[in-house]
Amino acid sequence: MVHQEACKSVSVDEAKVAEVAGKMLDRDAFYRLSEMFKALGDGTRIRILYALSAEELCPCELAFLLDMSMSAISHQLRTLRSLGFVRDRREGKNVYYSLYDEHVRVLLKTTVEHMKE
Amino acid sequence: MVHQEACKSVSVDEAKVAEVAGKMLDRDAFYRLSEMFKALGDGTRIRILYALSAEELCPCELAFLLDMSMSAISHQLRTLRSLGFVRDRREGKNVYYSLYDEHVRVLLKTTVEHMKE
DNA sequence: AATTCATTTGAATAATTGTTCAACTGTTCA
DNA sequence: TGAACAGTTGAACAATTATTCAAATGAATT
Repeated sequence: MVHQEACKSVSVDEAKVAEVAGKMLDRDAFYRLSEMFKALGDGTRIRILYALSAEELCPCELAFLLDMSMSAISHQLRTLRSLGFVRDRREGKNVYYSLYDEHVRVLLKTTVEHMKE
Repeated sequence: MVHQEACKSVSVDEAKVAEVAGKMLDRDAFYRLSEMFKALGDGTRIRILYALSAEELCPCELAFLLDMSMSAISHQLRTLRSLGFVRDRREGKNVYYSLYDEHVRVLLKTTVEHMKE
């Protein structure tokens, strides 16, 4: 409780704050939420996801499409896979990536629409 | 086009990639999208937004609620305000923050539900 | 006017992170 | 088996960023 003296209790409506405190999610839920958003909060990763929402693609094609090195793409795909946003499928020398499920597609679509307002 | 030699064209399905390229958003749209998600991709900011989705609060109350310094809270509120997520209202010595509009509330709620699956 | 308190701000620091580079793995094909 | 190619990985570097600290601002109260 290091910071609770940050201001005099006079200006803190303790009942109100207690009520809000009761509505907060647990630590782990907030952590996972922010991890999800963090994954979407990068220009490269969101372009990858957006591209994959249209079509299954390999790192090579993504590198071509986004005009980036395959290494950079591969690093980002690793992040996206570890968070359950994409899945991969090997076919000979190629590895094809696609969205893990419809949740991601819906989340993307919804937010794009929100952005346009 | 620095990277387009990243792999031999053999493995790039050019027709497919061209089709995906046609569906991509413009540079600015992706930038704004990732900025939005980036703002939500931080434990402190998402807890602030979640708290504000329940109740209007001042930095002092937020600092108390989240057990952080007022300065740290204030810096994050600045970020959230500049991105249009929150608005502020002065009342005497206090400044009360609330969500800018319903969009944010819906976005939060939707994602929390998605997370729970 | 001086004091008090809530808030903001800028600089500094520490931590996180995206990309590059070079090396390595795994698969195909000759 | 060896060469060629798609993809991955780890270390290093540069850039971004969250928090702290100290100082400044703005509004109320005395």
